[in-house]
Amino acid sequence: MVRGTRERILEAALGLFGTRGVDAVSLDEIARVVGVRKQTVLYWFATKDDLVDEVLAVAAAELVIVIDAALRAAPDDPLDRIDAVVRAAFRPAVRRPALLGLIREVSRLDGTQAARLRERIQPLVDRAVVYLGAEMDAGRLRSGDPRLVAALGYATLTGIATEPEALRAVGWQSTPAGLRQLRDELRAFLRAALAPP
Amino acid sequence: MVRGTRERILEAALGLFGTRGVDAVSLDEIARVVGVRKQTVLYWFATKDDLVDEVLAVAAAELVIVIDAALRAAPDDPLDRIDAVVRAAFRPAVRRPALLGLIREVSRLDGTQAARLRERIQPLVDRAVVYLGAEMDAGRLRSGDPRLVAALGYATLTGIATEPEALRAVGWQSTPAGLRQLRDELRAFLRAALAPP
DNA sequence: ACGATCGTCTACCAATTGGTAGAGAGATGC
DNA sequence: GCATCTCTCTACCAATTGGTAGACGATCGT
Repeated sequence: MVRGTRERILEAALGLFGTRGVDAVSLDEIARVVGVRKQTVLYWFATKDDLVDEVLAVAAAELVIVIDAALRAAPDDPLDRIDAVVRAAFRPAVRRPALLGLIREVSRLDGTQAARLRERIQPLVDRAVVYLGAEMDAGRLRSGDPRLVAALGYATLTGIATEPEALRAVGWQSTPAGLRQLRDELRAFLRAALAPP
Repeated sequence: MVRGTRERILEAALGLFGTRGVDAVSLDEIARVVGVRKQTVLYWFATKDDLVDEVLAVAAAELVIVIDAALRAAPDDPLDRIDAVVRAAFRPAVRRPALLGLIREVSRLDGTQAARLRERIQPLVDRAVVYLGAEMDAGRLRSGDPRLVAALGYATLTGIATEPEALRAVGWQSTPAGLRQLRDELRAFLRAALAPP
């Protein structure tokens, strides 16, 4: 066995949950993708809820790692730093659209799971809000309520990355060139939205 | 009977589909909300797919009407016109979050339903793209690919309106004052993103 | 060599899913 | 008065859902 069954289940579940929604994906389907019986899934994760929890933990951890790494390597100017986060979040969002899709799925999860995920991402969010506030005060970002501006930036990024249908509606194609263009347009959009007047 | 059963089913289905997803909502649950048996639902809509189709049609029609009306009454400056669309889309988005949620649900629907909905909204999208392109050429909007800019504006609006969890994460509260503030912050955000440099 | 543990399996189960068949109540038309 | 039509209902159904019980072979420590 190249990789443990457990890891393969987590990966398959992340992909399915993220693209089609937790409720719409059955344990049987996950098992089929992994190439195993449903009871094997239930051996590794006692209930579906447990599996959902762990998948959320994996996704959150991956996001935190990617963004943290991008920030550590980024320059000082706030617009450049935001740029770095966009680039960092955009790559996995495209390679694994399920990742951001799953995070977005939280809005329809039951309260306790949503709370647990929020708890995991909270430090990232808090840091971003404090940072935005400080840079606004320093006049290096357009001023506004840093909390809402953070939420709006997040909405733009995840919205565009998780809604292929919206992009199809405007005739966009998912080619390498199209992706680059989309990423650059997104960066220009956020830059303009956040730059001081 | 104040309103026909059929209309009540459509309304209940719109609410449930939009907030929890099509696959996660059963006919039994819709029937329970309406106060009727599942078979009554199946009397008015032969299959669940038929119901989904009609709910999508209703949602799309409502959106088109609201936005059209806002545009007809809006001034000439493109930033003001975009402002008007935001205000128009924001009110129903808040009063009935399911509306935009349902539109967003399209990304996980099967291809034919997604295509049908896209077809219904296409004229709106095409008009928006042409308009953005013209205003960019006239130097009244920041220039870029009008198709992608349209998609990004849409992503920001629907993303922020359909993800209460993201707003909770930054400590936002859904009070009348909070809503007003969110709307104004969204308008400022989009204005900055679209204004010419 | 042998018992214990691990990982996957087959065989079930009750509840729920979308959907069919058809009965019966009420209004309507003639 | 009676047949017809409209609407909602009860009674089912097969398939699928998440989950339990336990058999079976492989691997392991001793």
